[in-house]
Amino acid sequence: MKDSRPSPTLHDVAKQSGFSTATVSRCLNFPKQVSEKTREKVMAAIEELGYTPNFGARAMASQRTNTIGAIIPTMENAIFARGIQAFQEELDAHGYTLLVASSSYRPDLEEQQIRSLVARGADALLLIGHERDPAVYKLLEAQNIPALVTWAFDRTQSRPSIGFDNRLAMREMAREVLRLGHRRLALISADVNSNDRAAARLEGICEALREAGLNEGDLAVIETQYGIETGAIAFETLMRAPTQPTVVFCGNDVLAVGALGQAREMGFDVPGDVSIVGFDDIELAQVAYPKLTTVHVPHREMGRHAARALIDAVQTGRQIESRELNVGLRLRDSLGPVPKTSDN
Amino acid sequence: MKDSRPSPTLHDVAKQSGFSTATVSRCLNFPKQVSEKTREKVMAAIEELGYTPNFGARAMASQRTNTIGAIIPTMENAIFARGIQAFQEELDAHGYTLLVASSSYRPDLEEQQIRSLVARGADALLLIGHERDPAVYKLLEAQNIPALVTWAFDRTQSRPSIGFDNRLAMREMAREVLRLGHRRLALISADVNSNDRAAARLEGICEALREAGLNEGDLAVIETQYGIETGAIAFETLMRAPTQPTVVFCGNDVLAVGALGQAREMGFDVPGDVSIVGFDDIELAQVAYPKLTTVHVPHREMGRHAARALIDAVQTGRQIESRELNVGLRLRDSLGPVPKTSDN
DNA sequence: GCGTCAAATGCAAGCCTTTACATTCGATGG
DNA sequence: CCATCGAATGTAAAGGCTTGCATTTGACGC
Repeated sequence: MKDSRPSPTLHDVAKQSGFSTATVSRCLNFPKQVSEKTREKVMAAIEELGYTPNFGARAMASQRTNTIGAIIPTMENAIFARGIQAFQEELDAHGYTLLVASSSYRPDLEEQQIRSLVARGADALLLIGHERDPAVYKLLEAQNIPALVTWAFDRTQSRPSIGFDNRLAMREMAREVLRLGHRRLALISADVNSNDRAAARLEGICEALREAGLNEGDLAVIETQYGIETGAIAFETLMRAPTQPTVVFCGNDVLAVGALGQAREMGFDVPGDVSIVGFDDIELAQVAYPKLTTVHVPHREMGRHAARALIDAVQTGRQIESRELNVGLRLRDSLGPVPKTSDN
Repeated sequence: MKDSRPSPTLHDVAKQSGFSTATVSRCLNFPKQVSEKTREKVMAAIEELGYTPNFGARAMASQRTNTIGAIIPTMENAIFARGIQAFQEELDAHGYTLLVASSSYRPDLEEQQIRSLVARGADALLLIGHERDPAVYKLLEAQNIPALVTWAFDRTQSRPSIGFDNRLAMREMAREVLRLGHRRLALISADVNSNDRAAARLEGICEALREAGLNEGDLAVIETQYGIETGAIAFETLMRAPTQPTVVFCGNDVLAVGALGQAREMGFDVPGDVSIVGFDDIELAQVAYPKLTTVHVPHREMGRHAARALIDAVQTGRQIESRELNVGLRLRDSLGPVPKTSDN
C-alpha cells in the first residue's frame, strides 16, 4: 500500500555517483578507506537522492545493530523514566540506540516484548527484576544476547544485576519505623507474586518485624496496582479497617502520594495521626505535603552503570559483573513517632 | 564477538519439520492457509529449536516492519507517558510494535531520532508539535512515511494533526482568570522558541489580555525547563519581584506542582494570597494540595486516536485526517478570586 | 474409479547491504 | 621502462525471509 516512489538504495547511489556499491558502502562505514574525491561525489549523490541506509539489510549483512533494548514495566511512572533517560543518554554517547518497550507489569507481555526486541536484533537487553520464565533466559543464552537485570540486586542470584537490595533497603526503613514505636503496621504493595522487587520489600519488613519480636500478623498488606488513585483507595481501606495502622508503608512514592492525599481527604494529620513512608525518592517526594520520608534509590546512576556494563559486554563478549548500589533513607516529614493517643 | 552457536533460521525449522520454508513462513504469517496437522508439526519444531524470526530479513522481504515510531520530548514527564502508553496499547491490539525515542526537547536530537527510526523501517511516525526543520518533512515524504503531529492542533497547518488547540485552551483559562478580577499575571513557560505548544499557550493568554483591554506588559513571563524543581525556582523569582503577580499560569502541571510547593515553602496561601493554575490535568493535579485548577487534556484519547489513524494510513495509504479534540477547564482549588488586599 | 477443483504445499526470485577476495591503478625505485 | 607494492575500487556471494506462481494432494460427485 506504500511506495509511490520506492526509496533509493545503495545501488541507486552507486549508479548516480558512478562507483560500485562496495565503494559507496565503504564511504558510509569506513570513510578513510576511500579517496577524498570519491567520497565527495558519493556524498553528493546520497544527498541528492535522499538516501537512507536500510536498517534491515544492514543488520542482516553485518550481524549487528548497535541497538540495545530495554523492557520496563511502564512509562507512566517516573520511577523508571529517570533511570531509562540516563541509560539512553549514556548509550547515545557511545553510538548506540535505545529501544524501549513497556510491559504493563504483565509477565506474558514482557516475554513477548523480549522476543520482539531479540528478533529486532537488539545486541543486548536491560531488564527489570530477576523473576521471569526460565525459557526467556534460555532464549537469551541461546542467542548469545547479554542481559542485565536492574532495579534489583540479589546476591543469591547468579545472573548479573546492577541495582540495590530491595529487602535490605526496606528492612532498614522498617527498623526506623519500629524504633519510633510503631507496632500496628500496614503495607500498600504491588502484587508480590508477579513482582519480585515488591516481594523483597515485603520480606524486608517482615524481617524487621521478627527482629523486634513481632510477627507478620502485625502487618496488614494490601496488594494493588501502582498508581496515585489506587494508593488513595488502598489507604482508605486500611484506615476504615477495625484496627487502624499507625504507619503505612507504600511500595513506591506514587502510592505514597496517593495515600497522603487520601489522608488529607479523610482528615488525618500526617504524621500526627498516621505516618506514611514511600520508596524510590522521586522528585515528587520532596514536593508532596508533608514531605515524604522514603528510600532513596539512585535511578540515574543505575541507568548509567547499566549502559556502560552492557556496552562493554557487547564489545568484549565478557560476562557482566554484578554491582550493588547504595540506597539510603531520606527521613523527611511524613514519618513521625507513634501517636500518643494510640491504644497499644 | 557473538555467535558461539548461530541462531536457527527458517531453513532449520523447515528441515526439522520436513516442510518447505514457504510453508513454515505461512504458518507464522497466515496460519489459516496451512492445515492444522502441518501447523502443529511446524510449531513443535519452532519450539524445539527456539527459533525466532529474524526481523531484518523479514522487513527486507516484506517491505514492512509492523513498527510505528514515536519521538517524544522526554519520558521523565507523565504528560507524555500517558498518551504514549495508550498509543502503545492500541498499537499492540492491532499487531504493531512501538518504538519510542526521546529528544530531550532538543530539535537537533529529535531530527537524529527521526532519521534513526526511519532507517529502522518504521512504517509510520508519531511526532509532538508541528514545528521542525522542513528537511525532516521532506525526508518523510520522500520515504512515503505517514507522520502524525499530536499534542497540537492548528487549523492553519496543512499537515495532519490530532490534538487540541493550545492557544484556545489557554485563552479560555486566561479569560476565567481575568473574570475573577486578576490583573497582575505571570506565566512560567517552556522556551517558546523551541516549543510551539508553549508559544501557542502564551499567545492564548495574550489574546485574552487584549480582549480585556490589558496588554502584554501585564504578564510577566519566565521561561524554564519543565520540572518540579524549576517550577519552584521560577515561582520564587516571580514572587520576589517588585510587583508580585496575583496569579501564576504554569505551562504544565509539573511546573505548577513545583510552584505550589514553593508557595507553601514561602508561606503564601493558595489561592488566598496567590492563585496557581496548570495545564494538562495529569493525575498529580488532583492529588496536589490544594487541588490544582488546570486545563484538562485527553492524553489517552489522543494516543488512541493517533494509533488508529496511523495504522489506517499505513494499511490504506490514504492521507490522515486531522482531528481536533476537546479540552476543558478543571476548576479546582488553586484558583480563586483576586486577593482583596491586592492594591490594584 | 475418474475427473474436477480447491486447498495445501513447494520452488525460487528478490529484498539491500556488507565484506572477503580479486582486480586495477598509480607511484616509486632501480 | 619495468617490476613492485600499496591504495583504491570492483565483483559477487551471503544473509533470512516473503510471496507470486507452479505443482501436488485430497475430497467429492458421478
